[in-house]
Amino acid sequence: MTVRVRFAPSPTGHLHVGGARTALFNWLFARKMGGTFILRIEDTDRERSDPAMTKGILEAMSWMGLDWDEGPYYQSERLDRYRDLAQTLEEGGHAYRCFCSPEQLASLRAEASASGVGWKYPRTCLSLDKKQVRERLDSGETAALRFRVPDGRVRFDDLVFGEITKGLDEVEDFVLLRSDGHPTYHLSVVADDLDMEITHVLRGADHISNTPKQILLFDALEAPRPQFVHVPLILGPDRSRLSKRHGATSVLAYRDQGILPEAFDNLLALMGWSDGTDQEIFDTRRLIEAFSLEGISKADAVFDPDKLAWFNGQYINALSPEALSRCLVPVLEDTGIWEERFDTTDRAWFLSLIELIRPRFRSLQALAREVRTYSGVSVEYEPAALRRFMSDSRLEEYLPELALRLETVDPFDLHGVEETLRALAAELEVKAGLLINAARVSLTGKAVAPGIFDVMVVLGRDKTVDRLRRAVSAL
RNA sequence: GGCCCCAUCGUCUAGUGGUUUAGGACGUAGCCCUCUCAAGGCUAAAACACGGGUUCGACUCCCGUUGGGGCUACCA
Repeated sequence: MTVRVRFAPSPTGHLHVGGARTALFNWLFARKMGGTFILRIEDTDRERSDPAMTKGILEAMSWMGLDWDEGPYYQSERLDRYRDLAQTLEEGGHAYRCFCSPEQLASLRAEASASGVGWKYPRTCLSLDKKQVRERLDSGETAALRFRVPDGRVRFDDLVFGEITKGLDEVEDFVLLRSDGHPTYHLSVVADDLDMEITHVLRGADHISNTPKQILLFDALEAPRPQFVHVPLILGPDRSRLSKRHGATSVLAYRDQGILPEAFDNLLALMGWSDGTDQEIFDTRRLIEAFSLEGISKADAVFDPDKLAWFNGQYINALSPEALSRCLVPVLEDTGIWEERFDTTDRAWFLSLIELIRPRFRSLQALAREVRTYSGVSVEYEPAALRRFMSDSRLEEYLPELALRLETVDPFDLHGVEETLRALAAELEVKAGLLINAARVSLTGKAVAPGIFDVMVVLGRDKTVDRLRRAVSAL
């Protein structure tokens, strides 16, 4: 039997890290097993669904590299199918009409909870006979369709959580079809999982409590149950459900912060899953190889932005310069740095620049900003850097002298520039550090930068000399 | 409140009765490297929630307590 899994977000919000992790696990499992990954949009709630959200979800998944084999299917296009199934259930005696108004039920529920009593639908309409139902329907009254929950106990074996049981006396006769004829979640999910021949329902653990209801539906329909695989939830730093107040939770927000999809996927995969080894870095290929349902844990996990940043730094440094530059160029274009500030389009130069600065940065944005330092025509001096390394008045003579000597160094390479600077320092009887640090501020405007000789070589002779001379006027 | 589920360093986790003075990673601190800052290397502090059992022996099994999460809608 080939594996068929699905990711079924509802377009009522952005794809957040929890949903993304569920999508990733589904995708990994499908790819690992040579199965099929299906994308389904659960948009039966017309009021809250938004096509713009669907667009964002698809965009986020594509960014993460999660390609789907079928879909996206839209539940809003399958309404007739759900109604057919509802009818089947009703005819089979598994469902009945309910004329109680939502308002009425809500107030009853409120009363019950105020007095601290548990509440479930009291089956008011179950006692209605066929004739009464017919009459009220014919007179134009609207009714919801409720599932008639049988007695007993439901049990199922979750592939992560093991055996889970639930007494049916705790489950109320839930609504299948709203009074406007629209299906609810439980009906549409079961119908789709059935029709799409889903073999493994892999979803968030928040659905464990829903599973008994859905199993009841599968059973009533005399359909085979899929395997259930519930994955623990991702929590915010305060261990509560991830929400807006925890900062960025949307996948696209991480993309926009300069996170690489590989790093994002890597972190997500390690939340609630482990291959049992000490390995931390898994590129997508390795992830597929190593992934297994057995490695999924039961405990909820707190999302750690610091570790994401670390992973991102790892990938920024591990990517080939070409691959990294492909990621970086769009960022440079977005921020306008590419067009406005580049006075060279020399590819080899760009790659060597990236190579030089990348160990220092953990996001594409930060890397892009740093590119500006080397590509621009002018230098922006940081006051703190000036104060720290440029306060020595002798620099007024030393810097032009250094520039003069560098003008004639041949070849202008790592060895050449270093020799020149150190020789000058020796002649002047000053520490090389004085010239080195002053040169750093002169060339980059900053107190923090890569090794100064590397910087000189990357900048090239003309820019180096020019910036050294200009710096004197900034003293 | 009721029901369901979970519980190892601050965080992500390894660990499936003895191999454990509980391992790795992030973060934190220190050291090395060094022209600054990173990166890298080394080191340190840091956890089995608690109480009962079971057992020759429990982080590992069982029960309870506590804590946390989920569900409890004509949302999904």
